[in-house]
Amino acid sequence: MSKHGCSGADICCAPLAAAPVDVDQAAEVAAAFKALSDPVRVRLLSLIASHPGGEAYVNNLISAFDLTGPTISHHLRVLRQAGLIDCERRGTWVFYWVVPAALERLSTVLTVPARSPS
Amino acid sequence: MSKHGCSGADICCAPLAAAPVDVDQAAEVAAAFKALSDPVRVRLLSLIASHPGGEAYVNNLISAFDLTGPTISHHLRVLRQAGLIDCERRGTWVFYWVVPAALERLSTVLTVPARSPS
DNA sequence: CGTCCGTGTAGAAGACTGTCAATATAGGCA
DNA sequence: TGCCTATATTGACAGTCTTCTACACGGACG
Repeated sequence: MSKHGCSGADICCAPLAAAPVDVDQAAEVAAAFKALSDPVRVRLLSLIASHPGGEAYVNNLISAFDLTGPTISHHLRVLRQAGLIDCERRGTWVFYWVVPAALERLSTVLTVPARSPS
Repeated sequence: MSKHGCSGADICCAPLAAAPVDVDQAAEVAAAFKALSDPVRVRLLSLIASHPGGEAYVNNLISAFDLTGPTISHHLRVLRQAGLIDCERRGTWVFYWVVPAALERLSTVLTVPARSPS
């Protein structure tokens, strides 16, 4: 799920402010941030990440919103394709959890390095 | 330019993974990330941030892309309304620079706190 | 084996976004 | 004053995104 078509899964860790990013890096970073550009997905990620045990199952997530199941399913897929979360089926339920490394990569990208005093 | 209608300018610093964000916080965070969800804007931000002196003027930015002036102007406005950059006119040219605090807030939001070993 | 429940997929409507050409504004300079 | 350069605004078009309803899949359980 992280070697093939899943854009945004392996982002270079250099901060944006350190040096001009090239076109490919910019596309990857933008794709990852696009996954976080919707309030529902931000809340989903936060709900999953802060869930006791670090996992949440879908029905639990759906009931936190005033949206239909397919809509939540769509947003979960966007987050998963961006490499920010992953999931596993256990019997009837599907459990989701965050991929900490992906969040930390994005966090690093936004870091502002101490500016050299030119 | 950063107190009034500019949504996304003052984001709560708590990491998403620490506790479930409320609806308003999620909207603010998502709005900020939406500004970073386009490859052109990611490159613009990186170009401005890594420019010698921390400032860049528009013509310099336009010539880095295969896009028209109005398009770059549009993207700069999106970044500015998100509070990520700010600008000032000096004679004929307009200079842009990044707002480090805004980037650092977003970076903190993506931090994954050490999970309590429940 | 059949039914129910949880989850995902398909297709469509409406809103939003990125881009451009054309035009406007604002400042320097002759 | 009048022109030229630099930047922003407007309006339009094509593409994408969010959301829904309707339906399909897959496991549990009687």
